[in-house]
Amino acid sequence: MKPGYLHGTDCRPVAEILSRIGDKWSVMLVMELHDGTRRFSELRRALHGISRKMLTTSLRGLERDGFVTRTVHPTIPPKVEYQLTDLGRELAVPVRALGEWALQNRARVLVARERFDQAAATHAAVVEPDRQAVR
Amino acid sequence: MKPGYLHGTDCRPVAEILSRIGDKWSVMLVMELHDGTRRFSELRRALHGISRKMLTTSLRGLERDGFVTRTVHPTIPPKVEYQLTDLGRELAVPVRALGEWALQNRARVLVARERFDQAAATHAAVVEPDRQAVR
DNA sequence: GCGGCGTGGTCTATAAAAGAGACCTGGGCT
DNA sequence: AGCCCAGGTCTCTTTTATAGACCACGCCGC
Repeated sequence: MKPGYLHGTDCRPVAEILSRIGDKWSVMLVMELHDGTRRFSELRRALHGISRKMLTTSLRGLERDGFVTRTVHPTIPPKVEYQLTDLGRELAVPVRALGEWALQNRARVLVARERFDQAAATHAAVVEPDRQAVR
Repeated sequence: MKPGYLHGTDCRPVAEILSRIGDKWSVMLVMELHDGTRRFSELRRALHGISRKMLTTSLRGLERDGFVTRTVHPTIPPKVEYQLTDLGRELAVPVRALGEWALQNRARVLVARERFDQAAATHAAVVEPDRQAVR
């Protein structure tokens, strides 16, 4: 076996962490919170397309893993503020790099997808169905 | 609304890309392929814990999005090689940063989780069940 | 000759996660 | 009184992730 980066180590422990910090909502929440403290409704407006359920779940996960603090102010209406922790600010470095990369390169990815999908469609039309398995 | 990073833009387009590049198996595959061309079985051995199904699916997704090339050598036994593309090498920069961060900080995350879970358990034991909703 | 092993997958069934949005309490405003 | 806001919870549905059996075929050891 070639000595590679992971080199045969059990990946599941680190995979578990990656599931959290690579999650799309987590990436966007960390990016938004990097700009300062935010309330629940502010985050909801910032992340167009996220449901209340997913916002709560994602924030809860980030809080659980130590990236975010949640501060409830005993006011009416209720005021809850979310903020990055020290660990969260450290995480923000690679997370923002990833998010920025996604924003800046989205078009190139979509072009590649289209090419791939067209090639696959062309290939499907040419090859007998029972031979398609041999890609 | 506070002017934040995302500032009310529809997040779903970039979320879609983030789903791909933030996916735990994608992160680990890109990290491994950054060290050089690999065969399917080599990747399988490098990523302990991944099933054949997930390896195929993840590689296919990375190929589709233009991060990876797949080269079939007409040999027996079959030899298929995977390699990062230019786009893939560019992506490797933030992806490796994220993966490295996960490896180096996993312990801190786990500690935070334990603390949170203990605090939650303690809180649950103290509060009347019907009041737990008010966190 | 036969069985086991390797290659690189596909496929089916199951489990888990992601997600939508109705609903909740209570106060402020019209 | 009705509508809006805050910050969620909850139930149900959809989607994704996952395990591992199975495939063809050649090589190798017995």
